[in-house]
Parts: sequence; structure tokens; C-alpha cells
Amino acid sequence: MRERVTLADVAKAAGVHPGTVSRSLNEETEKQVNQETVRKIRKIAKKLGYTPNTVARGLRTRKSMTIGVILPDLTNPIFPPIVRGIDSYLLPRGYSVLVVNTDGDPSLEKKLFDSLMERQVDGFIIATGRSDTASIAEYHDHGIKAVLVNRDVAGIPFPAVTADDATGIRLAIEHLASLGHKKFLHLSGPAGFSTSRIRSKAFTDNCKKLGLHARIIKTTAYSVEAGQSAMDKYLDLHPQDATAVVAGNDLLALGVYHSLRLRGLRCPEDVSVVGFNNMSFANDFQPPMTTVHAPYFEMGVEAARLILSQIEGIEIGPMKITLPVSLVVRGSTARSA
Amino acid sequence: MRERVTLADVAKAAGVHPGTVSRSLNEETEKQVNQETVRKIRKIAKKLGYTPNTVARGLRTRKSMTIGVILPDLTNPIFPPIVRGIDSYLLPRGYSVLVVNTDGDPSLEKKLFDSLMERQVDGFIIATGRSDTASIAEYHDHGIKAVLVNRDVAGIPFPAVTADDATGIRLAIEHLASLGHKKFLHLSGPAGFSTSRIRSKAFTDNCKKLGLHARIIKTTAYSVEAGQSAMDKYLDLHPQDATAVVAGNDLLALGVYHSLRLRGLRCPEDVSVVGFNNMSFANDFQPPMTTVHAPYFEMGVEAARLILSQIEGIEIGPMKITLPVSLVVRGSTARSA
DNA sequence: TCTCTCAGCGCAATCGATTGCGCTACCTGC
DNA sequence: GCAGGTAGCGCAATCGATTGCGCTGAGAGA
Repeated sequence: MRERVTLADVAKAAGVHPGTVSRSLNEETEKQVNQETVRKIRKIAKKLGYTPNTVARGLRTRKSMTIGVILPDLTNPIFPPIVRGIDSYLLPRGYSVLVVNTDGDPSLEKKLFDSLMERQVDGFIIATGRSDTASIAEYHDHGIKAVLVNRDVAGIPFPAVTADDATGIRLAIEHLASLGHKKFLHLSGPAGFSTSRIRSKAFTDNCKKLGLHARIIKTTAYSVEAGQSAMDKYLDLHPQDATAVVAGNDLLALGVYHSLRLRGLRCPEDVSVVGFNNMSFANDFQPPMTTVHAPYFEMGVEAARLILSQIEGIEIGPMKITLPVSLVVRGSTARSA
Repeated sequence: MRERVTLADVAKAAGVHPGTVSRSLNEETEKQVNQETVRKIRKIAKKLGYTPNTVARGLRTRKSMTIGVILPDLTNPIFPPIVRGIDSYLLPRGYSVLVVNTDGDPSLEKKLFDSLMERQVDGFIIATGRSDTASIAEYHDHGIKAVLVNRDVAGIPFPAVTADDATGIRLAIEHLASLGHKKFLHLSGPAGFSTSRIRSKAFTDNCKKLGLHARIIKTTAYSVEAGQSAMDKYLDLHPQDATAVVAGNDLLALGVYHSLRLRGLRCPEDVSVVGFNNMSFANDFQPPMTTVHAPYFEMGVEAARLILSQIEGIEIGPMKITLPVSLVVRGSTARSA
């Protein structure tokens, strides 16, 4: 863009060799140079407005100081907090973040992965959690660093940071049971995601333990539309059956709201609904949504921490970190009629 | 990360010079090489799994194929669609996007700007719209390329892509007036933003034209909390005065919801409220929010288009693009009592 | 006074790709 | 058969910073 000041410019102005300037400006190597010289060079560098060229440095050091973040869709409200969590950890440490959206398309995911590789990212944070992501496991042997966040993938040799899904579902069920509900429905997310599997299993297990009637419907996506159509289908088959719905996430729960409303059913008077995620503005919905809060910002921070550990050469293996969740009771759950 | 295949590796395998491989693999220079050789080299490159090193290329070509996006806060729901719009235009053209959040802190914005410069970004898309951003105008003479999006800054020599704020406010007022409202309140965003200024002026102008009673309160931020406290203050001073509130954006409108609810006032029965932005889930609020829809995704696309034009050497000057808005009528507005 | 040591700094290779320049064939036209 | 032209490709510089190695000179020790 503008005619930039280079190391060589500073060196010339200071009457020294570029190598000396490089060493003077770097914390690590600063002690290899006379203190007096360091001060002089630093002053001249500042006067000339020298800024290092990260690209050139990256070429030589084989580090781009960049992390690639692969996620399904940034407009899904759980991802912005994750990204900001990642940012908050990485930026102060000199790293930048390259975010890409896959829209759930595995072939696009592969393509984006490759393009991030071309950009020499130092590591990946992957939030798509597709089983297809397992193909990325192949790269593990090539020394590629990655961390999964939000969703885990079975058998993948990378660390993962997830929320305590099982506990979240248990809290939801116990809450609903304490309100007198007996007949439960779970809208499960699509197969192939760890979140879907774990939440479904927790639903079944906890309902059995408490002696509750349990039914599960699989949705086609974690979206409002999928939630609505799944609930529509359920209500067609079993009108006025379940009084408690545990949704796979908040978007599905919102779909349930829509379905109920269109049929003249009231939430929570007729049907209680619990979401999962505690997305932004869940408190402003109609009715305010009872949901399981998952600490997305912190998950981002942890994922960033793990990827940097790997980059710094610490072998952590497929470590799994599970962050605690909590139930946020609002207006979408009430005592069973 | 892994032992990567370089241009030299391909050259050796093909028995030619690296320069020839480079020319063969590049669309532009391909015709400088014998078709037969090109085919052979391409095949070998694929077999070896060669992927170009974007960093090395960037050093030589002085282009990083990266655009820096500076915004206040990714968790503000208007920004994800903008970012996705930018992405959708840039990615297919080989560019990547580096997103940073300023949290409204001008000194942080300056620091992030510099760090993006160090990373040799080819251009900036700036969504913060602070008047302080004007300091970036200094760089204009140094050949820095930038586009403003969402908010413009007066007198800045860069192009800008914004929504038609004035028309949006007019539509809101006409809608409310047609419902019989006479006394209007506008919660204006903080001073210093083009959006605040334009929307306030449009509010005043249109109220005057229609002979409506108009009052404006400035908020301290475009946030739910700021909206709530501003509305609280207003209601303390003028209980039961205005029946129509035009909020500076949806978050402020949500703050108005909260304020009304805590005082036992009903929306829309007692007070009608209109937001601005039509953020995600505005339809799921309590009540569903009447608001002005602004095409954020498209704004991102346009901003991306303009920055690429500049990079490709097209002098567009401080061109201003204004995208049309529309009023989405939902449940937060009703006939005046 | 002479050697030895080491702090301080210069030299030049290196990272991987791009590109202006020029060389070598071969081909054409006369 | 020769000058002129051109296609195809190699050579080497270049982008800007980093870094192993080695040189120089000053200070220390004998």
C-alpha cells in the first residue's frame, strides 16, 4: 500500500547491518546486542515508523501467527461468542484469526481447509464437528494441529472442548419433572453430531431413571425451521400427548414455539419447552426461554489455549475438556396442568 | 506443519526450472509455456500434492490476498450477516478475511488497524464508523484502500455503503402516524455516528412535516441497557406522554420493551415501538418487533465489491452507496388509544 | 607481551514463489 | 543458406525478515 519502511531502511539509517536491527527489535535476541546499540536502533526505528512485515517474517520462521477457524455459519448465534473467546486469547499473543463458514457442506469444508493450509495457518479450531471432519484426522500424522470446539468427533486424535451436554439435559429433565411433567418429548439434532448423540442418550437415560414417558424425534438440522416441522409432525401424530419438550438447542425450541402457536397451543400453559445454549436474547423471546446455559465465550478461550499449547510443542494428545453448564429458568416452563 | 511440497520439488520431479513450474500453474502466465509442458507439470504437481505457499507468494507479489474487517463487536447481531456478505464475495475471488473487534475503543481500533497493516492486508472494510476513524483518513494519502460499511464518516475520502436510514425512519413515522399516534419519542444513538445523526434528523423532519409532537433522547450506546435506561429516564420525567417510540435500532427498542414491562406498561396497547435493523429473531420477541429491515448481507457484498475495485486499481473516490430499506410491521405497533 | 575468551556485530544463506531478461533452438521467408 | 523472428524455458534477482557462522577487537589472565 504505502512505501513501507523496511529493516534495511532502519539499518541504513542506524549505520548497522539489518541482522543487528532484527536482533535488537526482538525480545528474544535482544541480549545478543549491546544495550546502547539496542536503544539507538529502537529510537531510529520508531522515528522512521518501522513496522515489521509479518508476511516476510512468516516465510522465514515458517509461522504465520494465524489460526484458522472453521464453523458452519457465523449467523448462528452461538458462534460469535466462541469466536470472540478465541480472539480474546489469541490477539494479545500476537495471533490473528481467519474465520470461514462451511454452511454444513463437507466438500466446501474440505476446500476451505485446504485454502487455510495454503495460507500456512499454524493451527485449526474446528466447530463443525461433522463426522466427515474425521477425514481431517488423516492430516494428524502430517503434524497438523487442531482443536475441536462445541462438538467432538468420535475417535478423532485431536483435543476437544465441549459443554457438559449430559448434565445440561439432566438439569432440564429434573426441572420439568419437579414441575410434575410425566410425558416427555426430545427434539434431537441431526445424527452424526456428538451433541445430538450425547443429548439424546442423556434424555433417554434420565427419563428412564425417573420413570418418565420418553419419546425422541430426530430433526434434519439445528434450525428453527427443522424444529417447527418436526414438532408439526409430532403434533399431527400425537395431539395433546407430551407436556414437556426438551429441544436439542434453542433454535429447535424456537421452532417448537412457532408450531405450538400456529395450533393455538400455549407455552408454557399447555406445553413446557426447554432449549439448550442460552443464546443471546433468549430472555426476550415470547415467552422468555428456559434453557441450558453453555459458556461459549469460555469454550472459545479454552480452544485457543489448547491450540497454542500444541503449537508451542506441548503434546496434549486427544485431551477432552468439558465445561460446566447451568439451567436458566425463565417463562417457557410451568407446572404441568 | 507437515513437510510441504514446494515449487522446487515439483520442478525437480518434472526436470524443469522452478520458474517454469510457476508459469505453468498460473492462469495468467500459462500461455508463456508449451501446452505439453503445462500438462505434464500440472499432472506432476497434482500427484505430489503441491499447494502454493500463499505467504511466499505474497512476499514477492506484495499482495496478501487478505482483507481486514474492523467492527465493534461480532456478537452484535447485525455484524454476522455483514461479514458473511463480505465473505461470499471475497472467498470465490481468492481473498481471505481477517476480522477484529474494537468494542468501541478508539485506541484499540488504532492498534488493531496497525496490526492488520503489519499483516499486509490489501484493504480494509471498516464498520465502526467512529469519527475517530477519521484519523484513518490520514492514511488515504499513503495509498491505503478502505471502505466504510453500515456507518459513514463525514468528510472521509473513502467510499461508504449504508442503508437508507432516512427513508427507514420516514416509513416508521408514517406507519405510526397512520395508526393515529400524535406524540412521538425518538431514542437516538450516541452522537458521532452517521446513523444517529441521519436518523435523528429524519425523525425531526418527518414529524414536523406531519405536524407531530416530537422529542429526542440521546442514548449512550446502541445497546439494550442504554435503551432501557434512556426510556426509564424519559418515563420518570414525562409519564404517559408519548405513545409512539421510534428507537435508533432494535437493541434500543428491546431496552424500551424492558423499561415498559417493569412499569407495567403494555406494548403495543399503551405504547407502540418501532426498531431499526430487523435483527435476527426480531419476530420472536415479546411482542414481535415492528422494525425497519436493512439488507446487511448485501451491504457486506457491496463493501467487498468496492474494496476489490480499489485494489484492482479502479479509482472510485468517495463513492456513497445507499441500499434500500423496508418496514416490517409486526406486533409492537398498534392503533393509538 | 602474548594468548585466550567472548561480547558484539557483519556476512550471506534461507524461506518459497514470481518475473525481467536473455539464451537457445527452431522456423520462416527470401 | 542466411538473417530475422519467436516460442520455450532457464537464470538469477527479488520480496523482507531471520539466523548460523565467523570475524574483529577489547579485556583478562599468565
